[in-house]
Amino acid sequence: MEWKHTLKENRLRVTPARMAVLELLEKKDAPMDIQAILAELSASSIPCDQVTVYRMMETFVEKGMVKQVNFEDGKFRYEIEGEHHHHLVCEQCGSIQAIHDPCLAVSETEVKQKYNFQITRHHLEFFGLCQSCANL
Amino acid sequence: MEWKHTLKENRLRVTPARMAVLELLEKKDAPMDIQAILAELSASSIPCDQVTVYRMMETFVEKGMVKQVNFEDGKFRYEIEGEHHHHLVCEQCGSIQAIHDPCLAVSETEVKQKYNFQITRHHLEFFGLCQSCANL
DNA sequence: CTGATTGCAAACATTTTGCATGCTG
DNA sequence: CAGCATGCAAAATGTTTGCAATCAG
Repeated sequence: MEWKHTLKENRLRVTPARMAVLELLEKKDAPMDIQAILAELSASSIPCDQVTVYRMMETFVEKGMVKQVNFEDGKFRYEIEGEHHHHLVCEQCGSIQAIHDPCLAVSETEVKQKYNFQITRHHLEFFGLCQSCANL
Repeated sequence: MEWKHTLKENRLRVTPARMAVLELLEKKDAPMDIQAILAELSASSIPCDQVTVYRMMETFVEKGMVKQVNFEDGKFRYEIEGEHHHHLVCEQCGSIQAIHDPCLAVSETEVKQKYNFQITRHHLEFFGLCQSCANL
């Protein structure tokens, strides 16, 4: 009902596929790619075409409901737009964890003054080994 | 001759295309995508197939001579591997500028302790408006 | 001369577009 | 019932692979 409301607020129609995808993304705390979303939908017996998922993502990103993120493997992932955060990407197993702490102090003012560049946003990802892979 | 030496060090053969691409990437201070590299080669009348450029990039990245970078537009760019730095990406004109200052203090130790994640590297990109676009 | 490098064709993966059908409001 | 949303087919884009011809060492 949370999402039903959000969809209506954005003048979008409430469909089973849309509800399912939004709930899916919300449950997972890591960005999902199109294939992963499709697999989950299929597992839940919710019929939905690949193209529809692409179109949903486009719509949701436009409306600011979902954020498109981009790691190093040539495809996009999507996550619910929320509080700004960063990611820990395991180079071994590919698992992705969100970290919600600042953990960094980006001096946007300094960049602005030094390079005359007006920053609107930034991306920061950490690559390395997750706990399980480090212990192998 | 700098590059000739580097290629030999890495047991790679010195070919016109390889020399041209390395000099090209060195001259530009921003990462280039495959099409841009091809265009420059073509402009310099150096015959080279697209596939060859992809393969060169793969080889150079493996050898640590070149770094693959990934912004938000679904394709890879390549730059000479050097001192760690970050990028300013203009959302208006797409221009990319490298910034070589730290400008950020990432607490890798804190992340390691808090999330049990062993960081090997990170990516940081700033998106916004470059000087020219901000003045339009 | 030997094997690394290249070119061409074709395959692949991801994402986008066109159009007719169907469902939401 | 009007128009948004979906499915299917097909195209566009970026990247990879197979194989034979070529060039560097």
